[in-house]
Amino acid sequence: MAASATPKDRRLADREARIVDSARALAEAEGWDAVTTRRLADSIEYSQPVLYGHFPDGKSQIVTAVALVGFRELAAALATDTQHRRGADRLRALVTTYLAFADRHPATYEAMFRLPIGAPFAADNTPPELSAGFIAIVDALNTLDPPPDDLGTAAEVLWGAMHGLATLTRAGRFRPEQHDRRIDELVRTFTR
Amino acid sequence: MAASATPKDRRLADREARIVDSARALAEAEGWDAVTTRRLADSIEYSQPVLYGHFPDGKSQIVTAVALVGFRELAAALATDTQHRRGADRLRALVTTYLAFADRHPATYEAMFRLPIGAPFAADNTPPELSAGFIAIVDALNTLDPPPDDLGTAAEVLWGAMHGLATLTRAGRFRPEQHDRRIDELVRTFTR
DNA sequence: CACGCCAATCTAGCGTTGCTAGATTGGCGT
DNA sequence: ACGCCAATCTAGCAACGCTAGATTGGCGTG
Repeated sequence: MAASATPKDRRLADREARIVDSARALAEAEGWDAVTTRRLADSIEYSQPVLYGHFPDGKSQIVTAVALVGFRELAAALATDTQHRRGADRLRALVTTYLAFADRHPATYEAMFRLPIGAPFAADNTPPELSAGFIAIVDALNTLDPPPDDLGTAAEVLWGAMHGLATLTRAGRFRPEQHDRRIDELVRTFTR
Repeated sequence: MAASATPKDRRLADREARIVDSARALAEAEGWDAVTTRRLADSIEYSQPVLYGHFPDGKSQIVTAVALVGFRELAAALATDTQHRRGADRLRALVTTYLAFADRHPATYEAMFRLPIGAPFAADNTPPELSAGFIAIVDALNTLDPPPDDLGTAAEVLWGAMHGLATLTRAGRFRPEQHDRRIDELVRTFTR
């Protein structure tokens, strides 16, 4: 009675993915306020209650699903863009990729930090989607010479700094023309 | 026809302040979702349309008003807590006060960065409430030996780092017991 | 002192939201 | 060919932000 029913299960999984994809696309195109259960139901060509069959907790759970996809993508991007470098170079690549992700997928990034998941990055029970990104940061810091004394704490602070730059940039609180200079400054404070 | 009508104007100003205070108190007690125009109207003992007499743009404008009060308070706290120190000491006081403010007034802090005001911290047309806080950061960095080369950019990055720590802490993404260690790490990266 | 006007305020309601109970459909096993 | 059960839809609830139009109350004027 273990693995079974591939035909129907596949259809369900497909539809669930379409819900998440539609939510993300709609949010990126018009913002999260435009993502209503009615429009979402329309875009997958089902009625509203179908959404609740997949996500009993409703809209917030759909946002969380988008966030998890985002964490997966971000972790993958950080890993591939940093793996062949070391030291300050690697750190700069990390920061650049992180800020570029937040800039290119603002609604997804917003979902990732709308406080859906309550787990610390560096805890044992953290979902792998989150800890993978954290590990990319730790790994980058670990190629510095010398590496930080307290690697985990340094990684938390670096994540915080990147997150702060990302959100304040998005909120229009920074001078846009200084964007690269801020990356320089951040890399320098962590290497020097 | 200039300054006039103190009796009625005072009553209006008082009521406006009560609206803002109620909104802030309600948000701190139960979160911004609990701040509805109906509850707000109840708590000032008027009907909903009165709110729109004071704030034609409705709820978003009330949130903005709370945010401005918050920026004023934060700037004042940063100034008084740092003014008698220099160097790393001053930087630590700055960071500690900043994070304490965000921790003690989470809803107010949230309002301050819900993207209501579109102006950069370091622009000429920035409201004084915002630039005062930025100046406190610049002043603190300026007592370092040596001060950063690009003071404005360094201040932006430091604000970003503090903001990131504040929001990720609030979102439960950090290990709580490492809070002081993160402050140490942040101060060290900017002084060393 | 009575009147009438105007500003301040309230009542009532519109459209939209997230969410759900109960009716309805459709396909599969007997 | 029938009946059942799961999947899906229709229709509606309560709460939201916001506003048009009715209602009140206090002040200046005759």
